[in-house]
Amino acid sequence: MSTKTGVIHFPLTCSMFYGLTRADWNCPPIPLVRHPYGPFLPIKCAPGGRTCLPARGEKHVKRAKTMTDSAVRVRIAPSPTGEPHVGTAYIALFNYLFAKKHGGTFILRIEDTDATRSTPEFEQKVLDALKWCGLEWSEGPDVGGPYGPYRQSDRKDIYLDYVRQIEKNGHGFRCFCTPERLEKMREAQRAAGKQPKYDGHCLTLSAEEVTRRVDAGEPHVVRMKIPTEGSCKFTDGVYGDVEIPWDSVDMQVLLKADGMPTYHMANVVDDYLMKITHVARGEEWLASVPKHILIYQYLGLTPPVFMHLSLMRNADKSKLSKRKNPTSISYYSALGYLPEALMNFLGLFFIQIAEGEELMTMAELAEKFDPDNLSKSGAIFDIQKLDWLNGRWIREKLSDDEFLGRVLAWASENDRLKQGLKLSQSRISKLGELPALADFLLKSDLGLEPAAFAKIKSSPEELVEIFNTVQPDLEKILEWNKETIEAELRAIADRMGKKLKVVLAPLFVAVSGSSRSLPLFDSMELLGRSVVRQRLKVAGQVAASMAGSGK
RNA sequence: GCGCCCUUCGUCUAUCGGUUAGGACACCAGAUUUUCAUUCUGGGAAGAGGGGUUCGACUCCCCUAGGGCGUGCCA
Repeated sequence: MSTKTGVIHFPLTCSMFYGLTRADWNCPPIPLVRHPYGPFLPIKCAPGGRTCLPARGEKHVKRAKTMTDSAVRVRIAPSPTGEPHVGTAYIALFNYLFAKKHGGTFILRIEDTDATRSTPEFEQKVLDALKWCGLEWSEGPDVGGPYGPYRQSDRKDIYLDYVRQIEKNGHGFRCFCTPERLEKMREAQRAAGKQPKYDGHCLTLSAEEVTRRVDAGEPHVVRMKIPTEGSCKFTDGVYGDVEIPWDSVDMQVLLKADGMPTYHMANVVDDYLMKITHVARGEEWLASVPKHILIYQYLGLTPPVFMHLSLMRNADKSKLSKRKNPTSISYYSALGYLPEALMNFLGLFFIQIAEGEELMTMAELAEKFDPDNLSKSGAIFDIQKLDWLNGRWIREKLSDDEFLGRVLAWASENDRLKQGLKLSQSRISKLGELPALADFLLKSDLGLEPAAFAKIKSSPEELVEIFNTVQPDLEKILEWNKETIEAELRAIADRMGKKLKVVLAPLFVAVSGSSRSLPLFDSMELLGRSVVRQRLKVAGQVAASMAGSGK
């Protein structure tokens, strides 16, 4: 399959199933990768090396030959379990640009198979946030489309047939193990220095026993079988040839006890039914590819082309997280970043610019977009560069009138101007007092200093304790409004054995920058959880510095 | 622990084996500007370490180190 030039020709046949017994394996081997995205085909390997990106100067020729533009279908598949994340926008943007570049279709699918964490509130926010970004999808839960429904909880019944098919062919099995047993098992494995993995406890259950226990209504899941030897080889559009030993792949649950499929199952079925041609997602999924390929195999289907994008990082190089960085899209819109600038900034990760203009519109991004020349190392989310781009967008791309319009729209976002004025009305004698009273609702940075806490009686140590307790507890609030915030804060004060006033006073300062301002709970609701999170974090740092300096 | 992956200025990156290692953000200095910001000019700043291959290595190979992700009835 290779020639003297070291070029590998697809399709690669799947030679990784020799670990399966005959009974386990009754699907004929099929090509692993059907139509890798044009530029990746053929793939040139460095002699003896693992790098498999196309050689420079060669890609354009190959692309012209292998393009299948009109058929390209890509998707963003967010799960509505929290505040819309910039990482979601990052992956969505890639898919959006990819579709634009190839004249393909960009679709949105809601992955809400985690019934305990998904909420309609978050789903709406995800949709709103992606729209704010300017990423329009042509099929989705809100606009419909030929392959609907586009919400996995609405597709629950569809998956069952596919799970049954896997079971019927002997590639899946029922597992009655309790979460407690699994936890103990993993505990023991970790203690023994082994990789935590399902031990096959239910793999050998007799058909009679399975039937009996199922009939008795015993809760159970369906797991997939995994080959015991060999490795899964596949070609990733970004990483090139990757080989992962089956030994390191767990017998993944496909169907949960509540009847919902897991991500792995639903993802494969939906990508197939929705005719997805290219799956571009975060690098964190790379290790799951063998499971997905296996599911495709078990179902007799051909996998799409996988492209795993490097993750955006915190300053310490770990995966971008809200604990270390503001990650909510709503945080950036609340602070007055323009969606154009955010997209411009994120788009720069997909376009390697040697020299030249970095200020780009979405159309320019799509034009310069270069999916076959991506960086594999995760880039740190550099807010200073974002600020620079945002500044340039404000002063170079907006006319006076457009600027005015943007400012008004921004100030009124989420009704905060109107609500803020309502709260202010009873507290002023002159309109001119408004800015000082309500400025914190619009400010991006309070510039909080130790002096702001001067009037508060608590010691710096106590402030630190309060902030450290309040921050994680506020994260637990499912629906963010003044009632739930109040209830949570009262509970916290109770638990800490402090008067409510003692807990609230420093929060006032943290959130508004002053001890005289608008009602706290209303303000926190208006500001939104992502802005409040950041302000509490800053306040906690200020308090810690006070405690540290012995003030 | 195991599996996979990554590694050029503080940050994002360019370099198809031969360059004074280029650009951008940030930073510093100067100029313009009533102030500030903008703008302009200039400056400091990098190939993780060790072995190979080669006339020649940031570039190809190996090892080490450091880092990331994964290892869920989360996605």
